[in-house]
Amino acid sequence: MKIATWNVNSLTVRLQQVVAWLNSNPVDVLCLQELKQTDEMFPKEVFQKLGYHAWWRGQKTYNGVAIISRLPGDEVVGELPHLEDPQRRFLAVTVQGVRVVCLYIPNGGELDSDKYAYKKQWLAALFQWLEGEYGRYPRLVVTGDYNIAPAALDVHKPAMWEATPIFSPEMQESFRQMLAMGFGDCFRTLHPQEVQYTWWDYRLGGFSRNQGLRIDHILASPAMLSGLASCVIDKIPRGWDRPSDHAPVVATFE
DNA sequence: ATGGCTCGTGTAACGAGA
Repeated sequence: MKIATWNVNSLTVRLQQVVAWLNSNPVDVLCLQELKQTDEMFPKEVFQKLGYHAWWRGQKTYNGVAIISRLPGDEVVGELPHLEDPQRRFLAVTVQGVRVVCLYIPNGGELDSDKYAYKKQWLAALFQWLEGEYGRYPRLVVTGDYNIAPAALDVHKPAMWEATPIFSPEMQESFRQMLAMGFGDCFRTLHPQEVQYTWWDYRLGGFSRNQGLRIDHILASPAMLSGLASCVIDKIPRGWDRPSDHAPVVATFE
């Protein structure tokens, strides 16, 4: 099973790129973040024609997540329990016994902001929910835009980013907490030393200078990790015209 | 030293992103 995640920064703008990418990368499951469109706008017919089922949680202007899958799915959950959250950032679906989770973890603004407090509150609710899922679903894959760089290797300028909610020591610890739960970071597991990013700033020629961050992740439970055959960050769409600032990440499980 | 781009909204700038 091939599972991918991609923050598209507006599905309205990026739809043709998503279709083009799927045509050359026919993954089984694709998790999308930052749809930036209402539920009525979601192009379900486009994905149906490509042979995909789809589930989505949208809202006006910001956020929004979707999961599309070749095989049917069930046990759909569209919000985190115990968190009153008007922002659409969470979606989970079970496909062929694999529990797939699509996350758009809050950015966090500045360290002293309400947005950072919200990010921490959101993560606490996520961890609480994941503890339950972990026991319930041996085959569990948690994908998405984490807005957390796990280690210095994943950050172009670690000292600068340490002063932000993307790479603060506290957020590095949060990521380690997820690994301590038993999850493996698919990319880092297969490529312990490689410097590869999933996001590059639109400004400053971030992509051409390869100044970026690795903040989009696929985490897998031990039962899934034992079958992990590859994990690739696909930089090609980042070089297209009007690209998303994020690259897709693809994990293949045997 | 600052902001440098790309979104949506709505039709001008502005907030948000990371």
